[in-house]
Amino acid sequence: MTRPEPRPAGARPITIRDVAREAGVSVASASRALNGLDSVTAQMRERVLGAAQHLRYFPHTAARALSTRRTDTIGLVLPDLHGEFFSEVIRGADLAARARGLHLLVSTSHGDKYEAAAAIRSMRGRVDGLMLMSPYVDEDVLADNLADDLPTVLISSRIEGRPNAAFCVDNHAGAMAAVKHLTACGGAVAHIAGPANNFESEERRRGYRDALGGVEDLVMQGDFSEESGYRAGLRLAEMKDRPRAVFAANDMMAIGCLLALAERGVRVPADIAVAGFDDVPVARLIRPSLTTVRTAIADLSRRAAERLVAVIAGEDIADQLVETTLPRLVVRESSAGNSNAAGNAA
Amino acid sequence: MTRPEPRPAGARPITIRDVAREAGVSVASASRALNGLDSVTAQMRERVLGAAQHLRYFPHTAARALSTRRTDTIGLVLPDLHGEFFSEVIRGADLAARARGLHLLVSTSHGDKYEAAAAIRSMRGRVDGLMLMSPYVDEDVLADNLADDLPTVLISSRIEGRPNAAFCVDNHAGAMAAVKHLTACGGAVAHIAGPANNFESEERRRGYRDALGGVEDLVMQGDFSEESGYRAGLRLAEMKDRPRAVFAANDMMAIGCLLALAERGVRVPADIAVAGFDDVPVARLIRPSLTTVRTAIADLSRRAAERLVAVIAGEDIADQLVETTLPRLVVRESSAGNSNAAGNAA
DNA sequence: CAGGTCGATGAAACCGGTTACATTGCCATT
DNA sequence: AATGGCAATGTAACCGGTTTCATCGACCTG
Repeated sequence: MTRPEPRPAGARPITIRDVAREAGVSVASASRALNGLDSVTAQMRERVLGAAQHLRYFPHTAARALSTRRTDTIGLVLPDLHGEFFSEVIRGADLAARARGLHLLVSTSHGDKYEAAAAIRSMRGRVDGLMLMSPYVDEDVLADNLADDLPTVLISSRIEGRPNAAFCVDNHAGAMAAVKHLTACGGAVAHIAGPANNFESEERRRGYRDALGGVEDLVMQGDFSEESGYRAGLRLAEMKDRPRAVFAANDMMAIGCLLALAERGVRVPADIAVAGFDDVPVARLIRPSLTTVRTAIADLSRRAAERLVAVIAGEDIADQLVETTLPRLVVRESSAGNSNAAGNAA
Repeated sequence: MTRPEPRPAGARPITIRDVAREAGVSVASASRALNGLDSVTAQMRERVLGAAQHLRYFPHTAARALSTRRTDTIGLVLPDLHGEFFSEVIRGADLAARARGLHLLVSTSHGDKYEAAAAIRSMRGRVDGLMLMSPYVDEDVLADNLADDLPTVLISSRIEGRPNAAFCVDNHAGAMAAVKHLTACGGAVAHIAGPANNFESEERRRGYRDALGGVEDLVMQGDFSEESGYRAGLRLAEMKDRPRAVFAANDMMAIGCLLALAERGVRVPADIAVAGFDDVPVARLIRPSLTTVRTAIADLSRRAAERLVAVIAGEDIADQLVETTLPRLVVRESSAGNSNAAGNAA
């Protein structure tokens, strides 16, 4: 068989009707042959497949989606794409999707809940189901834009009044475990907080406060970026009455903080102990390696995707709507000496 | 206006005909009003939008895509999703897509060119154009599966005999610059190679060889994973006649190598200098910080996405088909002392 | 007031697949 | 030989939008 000629760009696209005509059969038969239904003869299948290959035919997914009401795609809406955290989220979702032959549509809301709403709106007809990570505390906009007939699973988010499945991390318990570990140094513990109006930020801060018996030693405002952690680190380095430890609401801020401290000659953990949250892959690579709270990010999104597939398939998951994971404290060099056992957060 | 009732799951989805009926107008008018065409009266628009909101109507993207032949989505097919490198690729593409109000569909071929072909095939009708990163040296399978009418831009790939735009990094020049820098140490330079049958691996290895005047001091086989770099590092640590430097074909292998060397008490750069390729974000965070070749990954994929948009728009780009970037050597602690100037790769 | 112009609206075709239902032809059964 | 059953195939409706074209009515003009 000779290789088919590439058609010139701009030519009318090849449709299944072209294939049917070329093979001398009806479009129905062509469709059946192409989809491998067993009610076609081997001869018919061969003719259709031959014609399809000869014409370089590729089915039009939108047309198929319209008539079958399936897209074989699941959507993932994230607040941002920057950094390892979201990379891990995507990887986990991809793993689960791929294992079931599904595609992954990634979309971001770039920290804006209205953009998140727009992203969600445009998912109808594009995906069979949606994974949504939306840490915005004020969730009304989202609830108003979630199509009722689009299966949805939430990750580290809460939208009240909707019966959606959700996968969460116990941010409060994780933060408490980290801060309690840091208090073993015997001094004040500062906190680099995440962005305001962010559900996870707030929970971690609450854990910090509760671990200190309800009082906050020192809170510096951050926004989950390495840069904001760096600024906090500079401030710490310059303080004369410096806290004995600092708990950052995520790893990237902790890392920024480490860089600032190193730059100013403040020793970690000798002068100040540092801990983060998430256990992104860099945490164990940086020096000193970072004590943090492991949330098994990729695993969380993988499980969320699997649950989503179940919801799409119509399985009844009423008895397992919300699944909360207890994260685990991982003690590394940045706080070594305080405790040599990496215990559970519980 | 009262908040609309959520419909029970499983109910028939709301279509534009429902909206038209509710508003008492034709579907044509409903469509025009919803899409903001200017040939409808303000009163008409108000009635239609009101009905849409009341019914919680969301347009079905596949249906729209079918009739308009546009999806407002661009596809990105990557060989893998693991690690910061691909995270950066995705981020750059997302940046450009979002700036134009486009969606991003991410798909992976998981290192298998047949899976890559399958991914490409299924893109027809799902996206308006495709960004393809396919480092597989044997590219026939891909060429056979690229729909002729789907605009495509290649990233760090080459598919001969197709008039596709392509964005590449001059891997050969970058590798040569790194290795020449390492030879300043005055000893043998080993190489941790990337996976076989990979275009970028081969080019970097060729650069390594040419920098040494055509002879390879020592080549260890890797596969771009941190783990394979770690194994190479262990081997190096145990050699009695150890090379003076090692050039890894990417950063993750270099980092694995650094970890193994540190574990075995081999000092970097005092005992052996190390360099990588890519300049992933971790490279500057790890200690010793990693000398590497900066490819501005996110920038590359951003520009590729912008070029793709131009191709989709039908712009003539015949005069700028292939764009090759000259990467820049970034000297950091892992090879400090050999040279204190970070020069261009040229 | 007749005739023409123009802007708003509606009816129906179309995008490219899938599939319910009708039809055909072949074979076994009586 | 007539009948029934069944498997293979074809016809046409349908999915949910957009868009062409026709229609309608208001307004302007001479």
